[in-house]
Amino acid sequence: MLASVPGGPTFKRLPRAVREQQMLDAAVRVFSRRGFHEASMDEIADEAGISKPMVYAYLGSKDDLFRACVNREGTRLLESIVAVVADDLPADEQLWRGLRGFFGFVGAHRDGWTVLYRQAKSARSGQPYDLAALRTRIVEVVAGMLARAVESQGRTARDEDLTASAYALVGAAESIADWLADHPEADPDHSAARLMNFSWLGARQLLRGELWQPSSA
Amino acid sequence: MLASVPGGPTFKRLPRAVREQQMLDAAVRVFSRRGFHEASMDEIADEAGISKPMVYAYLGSKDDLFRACVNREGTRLLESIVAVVADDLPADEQLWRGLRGFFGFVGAHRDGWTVLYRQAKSARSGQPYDLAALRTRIVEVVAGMLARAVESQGRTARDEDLTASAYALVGAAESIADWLADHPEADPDHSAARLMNFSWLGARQLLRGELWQPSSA
DNA sequence: TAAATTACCTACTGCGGAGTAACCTTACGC
DNA sequence: GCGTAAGGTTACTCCGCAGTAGGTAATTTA
Repeated sequence: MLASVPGGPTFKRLPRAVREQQMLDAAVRVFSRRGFHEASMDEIADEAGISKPMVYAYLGSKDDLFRACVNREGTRLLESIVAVVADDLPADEQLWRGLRGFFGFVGAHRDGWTVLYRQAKSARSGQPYDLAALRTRIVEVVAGMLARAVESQGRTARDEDLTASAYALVGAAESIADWLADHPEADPDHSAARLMNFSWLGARQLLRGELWQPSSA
Repeated sequence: MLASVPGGPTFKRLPRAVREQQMLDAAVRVFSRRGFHEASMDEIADEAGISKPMVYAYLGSKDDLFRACVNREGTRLLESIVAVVADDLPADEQLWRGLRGFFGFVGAHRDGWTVLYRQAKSARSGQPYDLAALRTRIVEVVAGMLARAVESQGRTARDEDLTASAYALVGAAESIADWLADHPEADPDHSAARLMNFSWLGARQLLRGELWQPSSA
């Protein structure tokens, strides 16, 4: 019946694999603009152009669905970074590439980024691929990068200090990415360059052993 | 009846102003550990040692209550920063004091911070004192700080670049604060110093007009 | 000390939305 | 060309939880 409506888009029966991706696409969009709890399964089903029971049949409960979204987008994000960071490059080049990869992903998948970042704490913790874990992994990657940079300068740094710097860097990147997500006209590479300037110059100073000292303490 | 139970804490009738603060304290704790939607009014009332209708009588709907929490904690946070940043200080000192104030707040009001930061996007936007606005205000304060710093060096910078740097800085601070919120043993001042090192050295380089250049582009 | 006010409770209602039962229909293997 | 699995739907149930109706007991005020 539906398929016979002349003007409208002909909704054909599609294989599961295709529908699943459409549902995930729809879910990411809806979660992105509503947040986990405000999003209703009806709206997601509607956005996907399918009825609700199909979503349950293919992707399971709402939690499952959300996790599937996070999983897919998180994997893509990590992939965008890891794919471009080659281990044998100098630290600044690694950082630069990592940032470009990161902002590139955000620019190209704003909804996915929004789900990962803004709806981060909605899902129960402890689940496979929860967001804290993803974030921690990224922080670790960055911390490792910094560690190698320090080492290549023949210096040493305490682990906590490296971790803290990594947190700062990741946080700064997230913050700019968040801004980027709301500014479609902005150029991701430009954002990457700005952050690179801000962070790398500071990091380089630290690598040289410089420290800022409070003048009043 | 309740008041006559011998062993337990005697729940007396308390004036509205006192109860309201207790309710807000309880709400902040519950919102902090559950998030907006997972938190139930029953649990909040319970945590406050009072019955649900009292919460409605004093603080209004769940949205109202959440907003009241954000309002109180947000005001406190902004106050912690603004109170210590004197306009006539040199930029690095201002930044240092601002960071100390900020991390001091986070260390002392972890629950409040968690509500402000992690549950940021739960409430509907457009409300008075929504969190985006608070954040924007802080970013503006920081951007202004940077602008004065640049000016004092006899240099100029484009507005967007300053704003971007401010975003990066605020994001970095938030990220570290987030870590701090989960590590009660950590010293807030220590975190402030670490971030100061990381960011100020970089900012100083930028102020001098240095730039990082990609070697491969 | 009676009246009015304030503090506080138990016990409900109503609804939005997650999840399901039961039932069609198109495709394709044989 | 027919049986059956896969794709799809409508129309429910059921429950958690926001919000309330309608009351009682302690305090203050006159």
